[in-house]
Amino acid sequence: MTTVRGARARARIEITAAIKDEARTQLAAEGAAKLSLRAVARELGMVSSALYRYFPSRDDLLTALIVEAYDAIGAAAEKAASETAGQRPLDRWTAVCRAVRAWAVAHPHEYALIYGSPVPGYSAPQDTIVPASRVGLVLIETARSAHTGEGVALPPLPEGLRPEAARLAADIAPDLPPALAVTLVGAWSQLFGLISFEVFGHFHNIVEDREAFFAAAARRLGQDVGLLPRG
Amino acid sequence: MTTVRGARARARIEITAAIKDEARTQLAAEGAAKLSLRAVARELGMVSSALYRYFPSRDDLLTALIVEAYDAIGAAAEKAASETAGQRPLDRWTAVCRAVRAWAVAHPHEYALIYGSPVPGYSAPQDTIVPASRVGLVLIETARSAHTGEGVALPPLPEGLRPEAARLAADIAPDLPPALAVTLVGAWSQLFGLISFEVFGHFHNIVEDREAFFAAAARRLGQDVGLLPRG
DNA sequence: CACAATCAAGAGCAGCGCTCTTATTTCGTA
DNA sequence: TACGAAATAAGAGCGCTGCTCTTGATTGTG
Repeated sequence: MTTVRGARARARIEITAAIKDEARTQLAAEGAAKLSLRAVARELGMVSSALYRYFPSRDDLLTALIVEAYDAIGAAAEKAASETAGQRPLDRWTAVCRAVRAWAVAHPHEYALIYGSPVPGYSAPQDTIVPASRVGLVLIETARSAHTGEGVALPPLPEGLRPEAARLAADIAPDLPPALAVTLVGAWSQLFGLISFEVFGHFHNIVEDREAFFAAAARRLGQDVGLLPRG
Repeated sequence: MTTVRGARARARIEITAAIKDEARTQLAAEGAAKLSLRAVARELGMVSSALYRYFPSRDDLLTALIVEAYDAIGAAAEKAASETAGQRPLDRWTAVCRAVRAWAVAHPHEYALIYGSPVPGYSAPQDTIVPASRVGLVLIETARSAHTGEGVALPPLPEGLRPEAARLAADIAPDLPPALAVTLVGAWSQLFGLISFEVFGHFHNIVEDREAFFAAAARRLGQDVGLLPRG
């Protein structure tokens, strides 16, 4: 059904992919700020105006790279989760966190594109919201697997946070206690705080053994969301 | 001693300040990416080449804004700490965190400049490292005030993290137990994880009552660094 | 007073995103 | 199979950018 119609459609797919490939290469090499449509076209042996047949603007090309980056870091998280399927929840949690961090360290510019300063207009395009949620979903799933049945000790919910906690839990994980949902979202953002500080250089001259530091912090985040050291 | 020599020196100081002011205005309005030397010069009624007498490049102007932003957010943290001088450590901690968040929410583009993707070349200029440490120092000081004398229950340090913890503690707070120093650095980066996710839009359609959510998360970070709810 | 430092201004270069026009190639269909 | 429509490539060009170099005027100092 979705077979390629003819030579033209096939060429379009290939050229679109080639543009994204070259753009990703330039992104990885120099960062989003120095990604240039003209340079991409030049490298591909075409003229810049021809490139606009495939991406209507530079921001659209960047959006495509954003989606790819979200998918890549999400896939890394999912891979770590599935590879540790039988293990204890806390070990799975830290494995997922380490996989996310490893991807970020290996792809700093792509990471900056999705978790750094928002580059284009303020609101993220619709295409990005599903890929952007993949890491969070893995974290929720990992935590959920430890919460089938018995309750886990969570800190009491402050009075003023109760409505928000109920709403938030209903949105992202209706089967989990509201306090856990709130903690999960906090741990999610704090995980990327750790990673961003490392990738963006804020640990320069401060944290040296970043692997060990991160592993300990990620493990602690896992305990925060109710994953016990033994069990 | 440091009096202004003559009309020319005085004009130089004023013009330099005017350039920074206008640049900060444009930064706040449109973000770092759209900050243009030519636009700044235009708004100031001068020609673009004249501006290079005051800032040798666009990156140098951006660096000046970075220093200003670090100083502003650091001052906000210090103000919150001094205004809560007599209160309980955990309340002081959350007050500092909220002040930092409030500044970030009020100045999203300036926040993005310092805690988002690093914009210029990879290493931060020397001028930024002292201002950049002000928030962290306030956090350390706030936590230290709760650690005069009696020990506080901290999670055990993993085996592999002991050398790093000792080194890190010696660097940033020799009088504090290594486990606390490690936790502090983690809380520091995780605090900015919470703030960055809010400012950069990752909480869109997820967290609604951001004040309450942040307050609870910040309080929990404070407990992580050993600040007790009562005492 | 004269000399040196400082500065504003202009012209200009190379690069950028993007648009419009023109010519060529491919495709579905009459 | 031939034709008209759609898609594509290429070129020229607009206004913008950061930045450099040169020229001429202003200011401070020996």
